[in-house]
Amino acid sequence: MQFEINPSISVPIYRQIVDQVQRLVAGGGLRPGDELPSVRTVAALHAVNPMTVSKAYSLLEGQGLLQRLRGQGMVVAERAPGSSKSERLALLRPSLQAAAQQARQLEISPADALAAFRMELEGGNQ
Amino acid sequence: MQFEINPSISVPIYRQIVDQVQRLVAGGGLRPGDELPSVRTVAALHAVNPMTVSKAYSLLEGQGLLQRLRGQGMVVAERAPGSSKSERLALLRPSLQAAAQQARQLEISPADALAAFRMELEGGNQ
Amino acid sequence: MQFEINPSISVPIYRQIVDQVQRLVAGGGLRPGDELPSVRTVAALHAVNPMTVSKAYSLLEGQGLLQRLRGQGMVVAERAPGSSKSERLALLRPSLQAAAQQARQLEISPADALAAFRMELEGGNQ
Amino acid sequence: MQFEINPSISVPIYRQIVDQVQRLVAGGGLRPGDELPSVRTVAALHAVNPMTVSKAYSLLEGQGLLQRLRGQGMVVAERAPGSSKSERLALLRPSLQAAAQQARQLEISPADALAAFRMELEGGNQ
DNA sequence: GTGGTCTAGACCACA
DNA sequence: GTGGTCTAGACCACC
Repeated sequence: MQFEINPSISVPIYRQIVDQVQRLVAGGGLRPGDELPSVRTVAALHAVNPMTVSKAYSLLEGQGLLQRLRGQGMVVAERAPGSSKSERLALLRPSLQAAAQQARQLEISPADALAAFRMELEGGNQ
Repeated sequence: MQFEINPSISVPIYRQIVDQVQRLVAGGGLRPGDELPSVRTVAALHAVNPMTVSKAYSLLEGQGLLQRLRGQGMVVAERAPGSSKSERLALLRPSLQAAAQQARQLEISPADALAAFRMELEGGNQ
Repeated sequence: MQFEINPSISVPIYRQIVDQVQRLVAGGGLRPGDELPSVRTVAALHAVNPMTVSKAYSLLEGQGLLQRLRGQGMVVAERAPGSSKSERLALLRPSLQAAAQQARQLEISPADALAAFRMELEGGNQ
Repeated sequence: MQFEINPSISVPIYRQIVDQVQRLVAGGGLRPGDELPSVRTVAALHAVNPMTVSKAYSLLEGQGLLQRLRGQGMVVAERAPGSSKSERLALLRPSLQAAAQQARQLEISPADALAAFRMELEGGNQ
């Protein structure tokens, strides 16, 4: 398990972590019982403050997605959702709406926008 | 000319305005000499603080995209860019990359993601 | 509006704030639209770090009880619950259960425990 | 002798054990010479780490409430207190004060709060 | 080893 | 003026 953190974009780091865990749990990339990397590990790997990671984990615990195992770290909660295909598509929609709005304002044709999106989907770094 | 403003998302309102004007100018939806709606109009229509609109216009003026015509409001600057197709695609790319990353984490297949994007491109409110 | 914060007990300060707001909203002491004291005010009054107060407010915003009015502070959310009598009693029950368990273990008779509780209810500092 | 342990609440498990023994000794439920369940028994029964139980017992031994009898486990110390009625009420008071404060914030009348407390005192699991 | 809490102080963003 | 984010570093609690 590895997070993709980009400190240069405006989305707060803790939000990037929260969002990724939410999507990974919804998509099945993280399943109930799976352990998450420790706060200190993530902090060291990405050179961020442990508190920033801790804040993300606490928020996810508050949402019921993660559980704290006293003294041994965080795991994906047993009763964690794991969403249906339509629910997952609903989670993706806001991003697609924003991109579509931008394409229209930029006067980029649907065909060109779709072609560019296909490239990102196929060529993207996993 | 009408802005699409959504006060509930986290993107600051002034930024939503700035981004839209930039894209409309790049795409040709706004051409040199075109007038922009007055600060008061925008503020009243979207129930936002006039200072917020004014700040957005000032930023765009600072970038050289808008010009303040005394007593007449803001117009698109004469020397305003208007970008090539590849430049416009480059402006769209970050959004597509983000959406593609999210689709992968949600375990949504490229085909499904593309279909959903096509719907947004076609059905979206102009 | 004034919080009761006791830094000497083990309940974290931010939790004390969260709990109080939850109860005040449920009980009607805080109604939709009411403004909360600013982070800095609370921090100064109780000599705690602003971040501690901010953390509490953020959690409450995440729960939907508070709303952030950009640039002007936090208010009780319009769609905030405001609970029925039985819901409020349900919120009180855990404390009563804990107290009852302790009374039994201390071999304090129900009559004595009730008398002591009555004193606290009547004489308590508002 | 049986402990009531609730791993889901925030009170640390070892503290739940320590508190209960203290109250049982104060109340007379545990008398000098009484044996306590073995670390293994408690750990197995409540699915907690034996080290956690052991830590609680060690703390109580340090307080002089328990004594380690070689090969026989822990027993209540001979010189163990056993408190007067007013002392026991004093031990209960903090819980009652907290409950009373919560009732006020929840706008629950003293009569309703007392009635709910009476139910807990009578109906509670011994 | 794990996470939790708090501080002091800096800097940003918004109105 | 408002809240948000992050850091560095300390100390605690649990296993």
